Amino acid sequence: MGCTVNDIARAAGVSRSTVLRALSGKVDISIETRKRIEALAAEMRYRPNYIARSLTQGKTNLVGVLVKPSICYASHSVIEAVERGLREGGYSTLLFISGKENGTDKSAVEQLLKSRVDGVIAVPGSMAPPATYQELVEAGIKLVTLDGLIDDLAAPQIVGDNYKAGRLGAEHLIGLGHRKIAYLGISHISNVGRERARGVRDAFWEAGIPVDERLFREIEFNDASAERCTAELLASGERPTALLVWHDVAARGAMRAIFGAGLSVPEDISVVGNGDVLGSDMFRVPLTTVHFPAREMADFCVQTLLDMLSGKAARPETTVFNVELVVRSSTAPPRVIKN
Amino acid sequence: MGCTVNDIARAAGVSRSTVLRALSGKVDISIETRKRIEALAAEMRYRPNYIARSLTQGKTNLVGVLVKPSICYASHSVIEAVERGLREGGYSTLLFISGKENGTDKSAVEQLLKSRVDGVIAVPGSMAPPATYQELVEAGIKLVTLDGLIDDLAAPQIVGDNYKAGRLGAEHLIGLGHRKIAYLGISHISNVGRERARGVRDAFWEAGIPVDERLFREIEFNDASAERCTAELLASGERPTALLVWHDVAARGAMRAIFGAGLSVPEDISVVGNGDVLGSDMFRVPLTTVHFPAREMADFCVQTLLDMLSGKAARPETTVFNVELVVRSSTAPPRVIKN
DNA sequence: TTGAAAGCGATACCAT
DNA sequence: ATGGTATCGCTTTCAA
Repeated sequence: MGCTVNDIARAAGVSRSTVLRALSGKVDISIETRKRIEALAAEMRYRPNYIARSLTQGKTNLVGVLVKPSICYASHSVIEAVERGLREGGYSTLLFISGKENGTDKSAVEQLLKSRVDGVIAVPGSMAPPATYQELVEAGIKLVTLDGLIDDLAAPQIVGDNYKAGRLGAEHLIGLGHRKIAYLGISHISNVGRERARGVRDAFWEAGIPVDERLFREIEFNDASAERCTAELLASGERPTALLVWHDVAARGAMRAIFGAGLSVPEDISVVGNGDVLGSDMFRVPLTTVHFPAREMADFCVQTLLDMLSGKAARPETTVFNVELVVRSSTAPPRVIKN
Repeated sequence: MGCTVNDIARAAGVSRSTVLRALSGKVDISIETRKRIEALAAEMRYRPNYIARSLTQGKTNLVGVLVKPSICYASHSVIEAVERGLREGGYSTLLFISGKENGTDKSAVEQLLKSRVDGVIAVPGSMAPPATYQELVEAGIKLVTLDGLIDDLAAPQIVGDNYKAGRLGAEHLIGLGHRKIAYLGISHISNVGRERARGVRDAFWEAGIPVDERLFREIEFNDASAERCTAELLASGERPTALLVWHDVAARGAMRAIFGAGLSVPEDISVVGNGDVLGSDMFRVPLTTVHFPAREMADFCVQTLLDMLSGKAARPETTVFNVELVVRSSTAPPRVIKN
C-alpha cells in the first residue's frame, strides 16, 4: 500500500539516508536534491510509517484512555476534551470502554500494555480493582486517573470533592425541612462511594437526624436501576419526602418512577442529582444538582499526563476540584410537616 | 521496560526461535522446554510487543474511529457499540473527534494513514469534504461511514432514512392542523441535510401548503445555535405555531428559547425533534421525535467493517435503516385556527 | 526439536 | 553532502 523510504530512494537514485535527511528538514543536504526528493515523496504519496518509527524510538505516541461506560453519556465533554487535549499534545487516543460499569478492566490493561502506550488516562468504575492499575505504574507507563480515586495508587488522581457533594445535597434538603430523605448511592467499595455517603451521613448527624438505613440504597449506574429502586421506595410504607441521587442520569431514572407512580416533583417528592450534566436544566422538572467541573477536571488531567510524558517530575498527588450546589426546580419544602 | 523474547531466550539459554515457538502454542517443541519457557515468560512478565508484530505482519489491528463531536453526546451508545464491537472483533479503537462539527478532518485522516490503521469507521460532519474520505479508500484502507452519506464514495455507508424522517415530522404537524411550521435544519451541503429538507418540502407540497422560506433556517449542531435561531423566530412578526428541529439536542435548545420567552410547549408552539436520544422522553416536555435506530446502525456498521477486514467481499452499497415517529407531549393542534 | 538469518520501515551513527 | 550499517522486537523461512 503505502510507499516507503526505500521506494523513494530507488526512484530518486539515492540512498535512503539521503531521503530521510531531505524529508526530516535537516541542513546537511543540497537544496536541489531536497527539492527533488520532496517532490517525489509528495507525488508518490509517501507517509511515514508511525508504527516503524515507534519501534526505533521506543515511544508510540499513543495514550490509552480507559473509561467506564457511563462517562460517555454522563459527561460526553470529558472524552471530547481528553481526545482533543492529547491530540494537541502530539498523542493519539487508544480508546477502551470497560465492558461493565464495575468490570475489572484487566484485559483492557493487558491490551494497553501490549500496545506499548506511552501513557494512560483512566476513568475507573466504582469497583475498579487497584491491582489492575498498579500494574500499569509498575510497567513504567505514565498514569493519571480522573473522576475516581484508587486507593494507594502511585499516580496523580483528579477528583471532584465527593464528600462535599454528599454534604451539599443533604444539607440543602435538610434546610428545606426534609427529614425522611432517601439516598441512592453507589458501592462503598470505591472511595467515591464512601466519601459521598460520609458527606451525607455527616450532614444528617449535624442536623440531629437519625439515619434510617432502609432509605440508604446502592444502585447501579443506569436509568433502570434507579427507576426500580425508586419504585420500591415509593411502594414501601416508608415513602421518603426527598431523594438524594448520586448522579443526574440516575436522578432521571428516579423521576421516571415518580411520574410513573402518578406523583409529582417537587410537590410530592424532592429530587437532588449530582454532576450537573448538560441538559439537566431541561429535565421534565429542571433538576437541582451538585455541579462538578467535569471539563476543567478533564483538561487538568490531560495537562498533568502530558507533563509527565514530557519528562517533568510527576507528583503522585490527588487534586480535588470544588463542587457547587445548583438549585433549580426539583426541590421544595416537604408538603406536610407533621409535628 | 517490558522484556523481549531475546531476554527470555538469554535467561532460558535457548534461541529466540525456541522461545517464540513455546509461546505461540505450536507443536514442534518438547513439552518440558515449553513449560520452562512459559513459566519464565510469566515470571518475567513478558508481553508481546504489538507494535513490532504489526511491522512484520503488515497489519496493525487498529481501526480509526473518526467522529464529529456531536456524536459523543447525541448518541453516546454509538461510540460504545463501536468500541465494543471492534474489540470483540480483535481490533483496537484509535479515536479521533473532529475539531469542528463541520471541520475538514484532513489532518485526522493524515494521522490515520500514518498510523497505518487497517480500517476506519467515520461519522462525518455535515460538511465533510468527500475528497478526504476518498483518500482513505485510495490508500487501500477499509472504510465504512455511519450516519452520514458522502457522495460518490466507494465504500459501504450506513444511514437512517432521512427523507422519511423529514416527511414524518412534517406530516405529523400538518396532520395536527399546523400551517405555519418552521424548520430548523442543517446545511444543504450534506446529503443528510438535503434529504431531510426534501422530505419536509414534499410533505408541505402534498398538503398544498406553500413553503415560507423565511421559516426554513439552517442551524449549527448545538443548543446555543438552536436557541438563538428560535429566539429570532419568536421575535419576528411571523411566529410559527410549530417547530420542526433536525435533532433532539437542538430541540432542547429551541425549547429553552421558547420557555425563556414565557411561552409553553405545546400550547403555544409544538416541537418535533429527531433522533430519539436517550432521555428525550424526560425533557421538560417529553419530546415528540423521529426515532433513529442508532445502536442497530452502529452494530451493523462494525459488522460490515469486520467482514471487509476479514477479506469478505465488500459491496460499496448504502444501507438505509427505517425510522419511526414517536409521539410524546411536545406536539398538539395549534391553539387558534383562523379561518 | 532447535537454531540461524532475512526482513518489516524507520532511525541514528559512523564512514566516506 | 551522501552512503552504509546496526538496531528496534517480532515473524517467517530455511538449515541443522
